[in-house]
Amino acid sequence: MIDYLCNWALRDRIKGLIVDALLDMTREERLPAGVEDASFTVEKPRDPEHGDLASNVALVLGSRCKMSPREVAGQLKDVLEPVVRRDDYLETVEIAGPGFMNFRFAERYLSELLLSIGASRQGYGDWDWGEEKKVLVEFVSANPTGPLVLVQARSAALGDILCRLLSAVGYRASSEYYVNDAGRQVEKLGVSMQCRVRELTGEGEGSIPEDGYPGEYVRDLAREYLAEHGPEGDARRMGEFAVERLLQQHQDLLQRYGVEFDRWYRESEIRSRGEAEKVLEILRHRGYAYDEEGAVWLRATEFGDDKDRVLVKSDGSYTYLLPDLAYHRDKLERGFEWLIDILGPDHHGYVQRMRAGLDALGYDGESLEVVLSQWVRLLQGGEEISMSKRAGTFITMEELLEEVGVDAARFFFVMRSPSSPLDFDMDLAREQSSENPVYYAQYAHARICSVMREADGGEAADIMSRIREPEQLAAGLGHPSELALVRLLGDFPEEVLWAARSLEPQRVASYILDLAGAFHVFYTRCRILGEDPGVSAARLYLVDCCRLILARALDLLGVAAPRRM
RNA sequence: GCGCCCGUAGCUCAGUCAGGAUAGAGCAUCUGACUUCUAAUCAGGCGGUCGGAGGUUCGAAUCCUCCCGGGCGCACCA
Repeated sequence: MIDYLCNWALRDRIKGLIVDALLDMTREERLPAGVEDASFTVEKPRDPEHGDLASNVALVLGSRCKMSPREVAGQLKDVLEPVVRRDDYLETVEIAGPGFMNFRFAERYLSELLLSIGASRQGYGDWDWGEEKKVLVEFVSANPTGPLVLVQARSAALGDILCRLLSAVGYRASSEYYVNDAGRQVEKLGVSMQCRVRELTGEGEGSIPEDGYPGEYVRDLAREYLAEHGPEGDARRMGEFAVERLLQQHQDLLQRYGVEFDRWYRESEIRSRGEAEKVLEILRHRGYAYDEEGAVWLRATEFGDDKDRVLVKSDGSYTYLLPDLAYHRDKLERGFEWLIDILGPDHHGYVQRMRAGLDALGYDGESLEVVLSQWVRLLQGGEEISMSKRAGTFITMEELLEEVGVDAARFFFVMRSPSSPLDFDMDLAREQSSENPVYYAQYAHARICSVMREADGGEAADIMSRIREPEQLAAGLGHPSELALVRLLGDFPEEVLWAARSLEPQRVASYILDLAGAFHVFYTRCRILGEDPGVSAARLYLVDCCRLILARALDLLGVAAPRRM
């Protein structure tokens, strides 16, 4: 339930009116019984000429009633028209095209909508849809063995924004970063560290192993290690040192990026508590783990995976899967009902086996939902910047942020569907013009703030309190660009809900651009200050609502809403 | 070979999950609009076999089948 007015609520209202009309008509035997159960839609038509909300009910019922859709629509209209006329929020119902029924909002509704936004303030667009269910979003979870790269920057933006969205629609959303501080990769990092330390102390060339970490940052870390601990210590200790340093860097960087994790969950915690062994025990007990060729296998094929998976290697060490499975079990044991993992594109083969593992443990694998974030290509001067680590030309997340800033990075990363590969245009992201979507949107906000500063009372003026009655707004507003803007404001709640439910933050980004566009059009067409006092007051109220929603929408993306630019 | 993602205007992409009316936006290009609240803006023109072929439907970019192109996976790596 929501306590504010929005276009979504009107959709329900219209749906109800149509069902009532259908029931009346079947009672009068004008339509065959049961038609009121038909699934029809009430949606915003693409073309605004077709009204504010349109229903396909007559097209759906046409063949069932053995009538042409337009005939059904005609009969429905006869019943609906008087109802619509009595309705405060609706103006007209019309039949159009092949049999669509087009509804138009009454001015009264648009005025009350604005008042409702003014009354709800930052809460406008929030829902209780998630029913306080606990959802855990795990993202980035990069190995602490090297700098964060672009695809992780994308995941970070995505995960953080999903948390914000899920909270907005009524979930209790938590964010976690799983730190692989205990696996084989960390050992390799230690060996690479040792090589670099020896190199620095002149103890030999110490060539980095084939599967080690040749990056320059390891040399830096080795230097730091020497400065703090001298040449003492084995590879293990050096590895731990490097991991802690890198982890600290990641934490700092993500914080600068506006991404807060509720918890950094270390694999070593899982291991030291014996969670992996517990999982093995449960799996054996349930008959889904078996020994073969010296290894312990998960019977993943029982649960739809392509092949069985190794949990414990023949040398006795664990695969990545086992502790990670223990971690996911731990999430469920902590009462999270919905687990969302954001993974890179190279991990999609992993989804099946994790779900299979959860099923094998007696949980519902379906409670795990994976968002695969696709690759990021960097473009500069129209050319792709090669991402070769070997050639040393790859750009880290940190470098990207230095280049384009947090706002542009976050916005660009969620402008596209996570499942689409992203071409990140660095030149565009740096551009301070309308071509840059981030600036276009932020400029709309700054422009409104500028008007408020000019307005009587200055920036602190309480515009909202000047208008109390819908009539005041109805009298002051009327220009098509004003009405279009109000309607768009009324779309905000459903955009938030859909973006959260379908885990598609790009909807919010695209809404922001639409809203900014509608505002700029209005701004060009209509003068706000210095008009008739009633008109000025109403327009100020309108742009204040617009400012409120722009700010809230940008906030959902973690992007700043500047007051001046 | 199997699995996942992508294919829509010259370029970058919305729209596909939830089928609807004449397929949208930005960029590029061309033409216009600042004595007035920020021109970091707005208006208009040009531009399409929605990768292809079948099928389902009153109606398909959207659903189903097959095919073609591009990317990525298919480890006792993570």
